[in-house]
Amino acid sequence: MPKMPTAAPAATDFPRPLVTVDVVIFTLLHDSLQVLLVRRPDAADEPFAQQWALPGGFVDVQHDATLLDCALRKLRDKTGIATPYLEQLGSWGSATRDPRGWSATHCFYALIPAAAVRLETGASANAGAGAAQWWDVDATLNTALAFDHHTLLAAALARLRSKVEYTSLPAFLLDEPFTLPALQRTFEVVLARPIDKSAFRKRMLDGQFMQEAGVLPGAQGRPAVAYRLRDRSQATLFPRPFAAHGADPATGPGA
Amino acid sequence: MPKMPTAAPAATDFPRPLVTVDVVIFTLLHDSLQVLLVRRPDAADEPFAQQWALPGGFVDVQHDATLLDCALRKLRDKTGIATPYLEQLGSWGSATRDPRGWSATHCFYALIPAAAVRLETGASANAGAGAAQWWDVDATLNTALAFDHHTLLAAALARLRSKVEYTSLPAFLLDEPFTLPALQRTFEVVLARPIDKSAFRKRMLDGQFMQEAGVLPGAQGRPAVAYRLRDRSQATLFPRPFAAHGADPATGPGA
DNA sequence: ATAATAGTGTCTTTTAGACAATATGTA
DNA sequence: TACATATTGTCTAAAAGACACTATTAT
Repeated sequence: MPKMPTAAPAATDFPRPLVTVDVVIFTLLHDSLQVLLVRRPDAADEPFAQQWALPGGFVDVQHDATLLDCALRKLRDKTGIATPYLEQLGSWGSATRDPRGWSATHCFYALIPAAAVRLETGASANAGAGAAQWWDVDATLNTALAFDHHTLLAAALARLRSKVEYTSLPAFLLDEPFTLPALQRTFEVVLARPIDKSAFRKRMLDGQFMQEAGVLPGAQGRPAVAYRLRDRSQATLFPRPFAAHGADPATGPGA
Repeated sequence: MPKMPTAAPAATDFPRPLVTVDVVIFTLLHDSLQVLLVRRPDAADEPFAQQWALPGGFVDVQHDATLLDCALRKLRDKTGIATPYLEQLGSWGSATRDPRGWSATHCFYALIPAAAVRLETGASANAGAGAAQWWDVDATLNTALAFDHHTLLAAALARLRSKVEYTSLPAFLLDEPFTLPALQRTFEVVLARPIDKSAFRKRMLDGQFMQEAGVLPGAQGRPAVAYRLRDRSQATLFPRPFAAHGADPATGPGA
């Protein structure tokens, strides 16, 4: 706790940083991993006006009971989704990341099925929000974003890719019901590498996180068995990673 | 970003939460995993006066360039250690965790060798700090701590235990140079279960994160080869976990 | 020599990966 | 039937676990 001589000002008198929450929202669209970005408002006193940014903003101490509630609210506002897979990524704070002053953001990431989304187009009354739009993740990594959002996005992607090596996370990107081949394609898109079919199926079925839900015909060929997730709130952990993994699963943010 | 009608108050006029950083500092002492706690100051306006708490406190926007710097400062103040293994655990924020108002803490955890520590005894001039003291982790989990620090400690311990399944993390708890049997005992203490000697040695040596540094005689029996870490800033990842792991490595805080 | 601890070798088990083979739908 | 895709089976490879065995020090 802060150093204070005997009759100092109360700790709560310290200058307070700005506190925000940002959410990296992933989905699978057109066989590619996409992230939701919003356009920053165009006002004179707004930093990074007109630039693309992650959905997020200040914690509302009147209405947000917790950081998680705040993240859920922002996600609901932009996508209409109330029960996403949502996980905290970490926090980033520094004197320089926001031109308005010392600022700390609490960053979450979410995985949602594209079909469930009703995009906030931005023409609404409670604006401040420009258009929300899906962006291809790899393309976005080569783009300048507002604030340090490029760093947040890169960290979220690293976390996702790392966890895909040993969890069932990509299942949350799919609409239900889905087939095993579709799930495999999702894994392959996220990992950006092919996976052996037989090994993949053994792994998923042994994981016991799905239950059968009829069959789904494809465009051609034999229809596939359809599945639903048993629990959309938590990923299943596999006993081993797919292969020698590279990045640290749990290490998050730096500054 | 926040909803605002055209001529609203600037975003920076929002009421700001309190922002703190807390650090869970682990070491190995007397063959047990220990955590550093400090006594809360005894002042009328201080919440949780006299109770034990994690080292931490408000971000100092004048002196802390980043959250990480803030965590390093607090760790240095309490232990004298400037270059620990330090990793962010996550953040917790809510309207109720601090009686003084809406508060968010950024929690880090550190692993340090006991011998390197020079404990801040609390009698110093820059007080506010009561005594700092090592506590057995398992005992502490059955104790009431200030704020939600019990939750933070439990999360840090869960993160540590989970990462021990597939990383070289426990090596950071040891003084250098250390022996392989000592490292194995450290793993066993953290995991609270025995590990097979042969498998353990293969794993560590294959990991290539140590270099030989002479031999160290034990109390009895054959002396053991001594090792130093090649890189004290980063843990090594093993290709597979020790066994079927239980807890989610990367999932952190909730609210 | 004996006790104690360090270090090695061998066998088994598990599961991923490669890849061939079979099954089932549609045109 | 031909084709495309789903699903299964068999073999191999890599690494962890179990556990017996050897090595090196002090007394």
